[in-house]
Amino acid sequence: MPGYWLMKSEPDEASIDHLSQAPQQTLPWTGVRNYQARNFLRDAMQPGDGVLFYHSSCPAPGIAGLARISGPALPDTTQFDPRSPYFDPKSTPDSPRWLQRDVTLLRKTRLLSLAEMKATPALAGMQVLRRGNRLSITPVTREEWQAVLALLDA
DNA sequence: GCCAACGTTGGC
DNA sequence: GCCAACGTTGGC
Repeated sequence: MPGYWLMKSEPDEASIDHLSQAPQQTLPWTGVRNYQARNFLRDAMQPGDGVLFYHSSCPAPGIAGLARISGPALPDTTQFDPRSPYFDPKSTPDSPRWLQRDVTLLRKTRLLSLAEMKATPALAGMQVLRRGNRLSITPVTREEWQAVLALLDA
């Protein structure tokens, strides 16, 4: 895989089970409304990149599964929908401000809890764990990806 | 370009 | 519900 990412989702909105039950086990990753995360979606991701699917803002935060990026960067459809909480009146179809990408399940895993991530030396440097991090999409190194796999398969 | 006010994130 | 931390907004 060319690159690796950790992507946060609130399970009430889009959980690993939603992904598992979606057609082709694929969902469009919509609702990113932060420019740095948008730039990752637009410029840095490539189809085939690995994704750590992370449940956030929930009773048991942590990595809940593995996925992959499975499509190109496209305009986020929710920005044009006035009924969507992600509606952005300042965005126009001519110059869409926000992007989405398809994400496809690789496999559901046991929950690798935030506490366990913090307690694992090999993961201590993960960007998502840095104090004050608020990005919903963060890059993951190959070493971190492999350390996560090792923990999940242990 | 500065920066105060405000809004959001997200763990606890 | 609390609150630290950070992003965004908008007046100047």
